Amino acid sequence: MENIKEDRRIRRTKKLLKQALAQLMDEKDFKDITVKDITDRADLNRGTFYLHYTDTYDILNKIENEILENIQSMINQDMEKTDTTNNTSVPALKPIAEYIVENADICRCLINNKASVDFLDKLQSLIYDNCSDIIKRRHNVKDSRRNEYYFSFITFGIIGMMKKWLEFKPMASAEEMVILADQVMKYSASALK
Amino acid sequence: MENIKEDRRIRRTKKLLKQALAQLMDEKDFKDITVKDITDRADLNRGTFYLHYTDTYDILNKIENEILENIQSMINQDMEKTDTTNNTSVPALKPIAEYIVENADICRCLINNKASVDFLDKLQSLIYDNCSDIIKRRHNVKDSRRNEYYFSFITFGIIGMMKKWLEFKPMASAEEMVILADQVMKYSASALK
DNA sequence: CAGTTATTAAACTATATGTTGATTATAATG
DNA sequence: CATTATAATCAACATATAGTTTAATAACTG
Repeated sequence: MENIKEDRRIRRTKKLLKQALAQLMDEKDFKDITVKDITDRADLNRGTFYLHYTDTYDILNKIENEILENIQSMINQDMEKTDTTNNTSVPALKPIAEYIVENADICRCLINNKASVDFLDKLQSLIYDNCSDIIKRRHNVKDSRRNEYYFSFITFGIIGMMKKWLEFKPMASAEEMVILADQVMKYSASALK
Repeated sequence: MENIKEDRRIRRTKKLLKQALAQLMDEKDFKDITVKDITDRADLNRGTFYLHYTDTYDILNKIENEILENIQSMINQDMEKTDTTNNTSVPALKPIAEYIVENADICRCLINNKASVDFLDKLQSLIYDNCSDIIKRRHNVKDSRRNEYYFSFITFGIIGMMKKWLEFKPMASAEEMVILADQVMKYSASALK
């Protein structure tokens, strides 16, 4: 991903800029956040921003991608050590839910962010990529146009559920959400016949 | 809604500005569209834009709201003439699907618009407002935290399904989507017990 | 330590924003 | 049709942000 190891100053700068943006997104709409806002908050020169990012959408995009990469690598780690054959649930849901509950603030911020549906789309792809195969196998589903509608329904549905999950404080546990998601997925899969 | 009847010039101007924005959104990201872009395309003076809207997000917001008002009034009309008691489906789905298929271009544009999740959220609220009561009654569901997750799942799921629906050309018929949506809703409602 | 490289500060151009005041064009009304 | 009201235009202006560039300084790497 990153070319081995970046200069410590670069790591520091990028971290400060990302923290500053996350802070600002809690305070106002992303669309109203300027490069100057970010560098002021990070206490860095404005020019420094342009050494690493092209504009505010670029840094947002990179934050989103990192989150998704983190989730994906958690899924991969979990898959290695877990036996999926006799499992009744969809295995990827657990690491996803655990990541979200551990990083609730930033996930809530990105999911509800009015500036961009990118994160929702990316998250949906991640869920699809990691869940569709196993559902297809369990329910003996073959590829069809109709089933594409179904998978779009279910992957978006999971996102909607997580969105609601993030609204309540204190949040329900990851285990609870995994069980509920599994259940809803299983039942709605009956519609496939 | 609007104070009786606007000046014909105002109606014309607003229409031109909205058409121009819709065109531009097909061509590039909303975030890259400026007021000047819109007025150039509409062949109007830039100052004229500010007589009606505060900025590009304002006009987008108003376009979104009009679409949703149109859908809502279609639902209301349909509800009046349809007997809902012995109906097995969720009645609001039909007018929603019919509106979307009739206005596929603008709906696709707004649903996929990377600039704002507002439309998705508003559409979700509309679906929730018009569908949740009847589902609750049919399945004898009482209000609970758990069921809020479920309703968030199902309303987002429907949006995901419609999103997929809008991707294929030629689009499936409204009837087909209503039947599928109804079915998936019904089966996933079993998870409520 | 020596060489490399990131950050800074300042300046600069270009462009978008939002507003204002005077003028012209168009619509509503009796 | 003539009058009145008001919308749209045009030009100009102040402000803000976006990007880029330069030389000087600071910090890191090996």
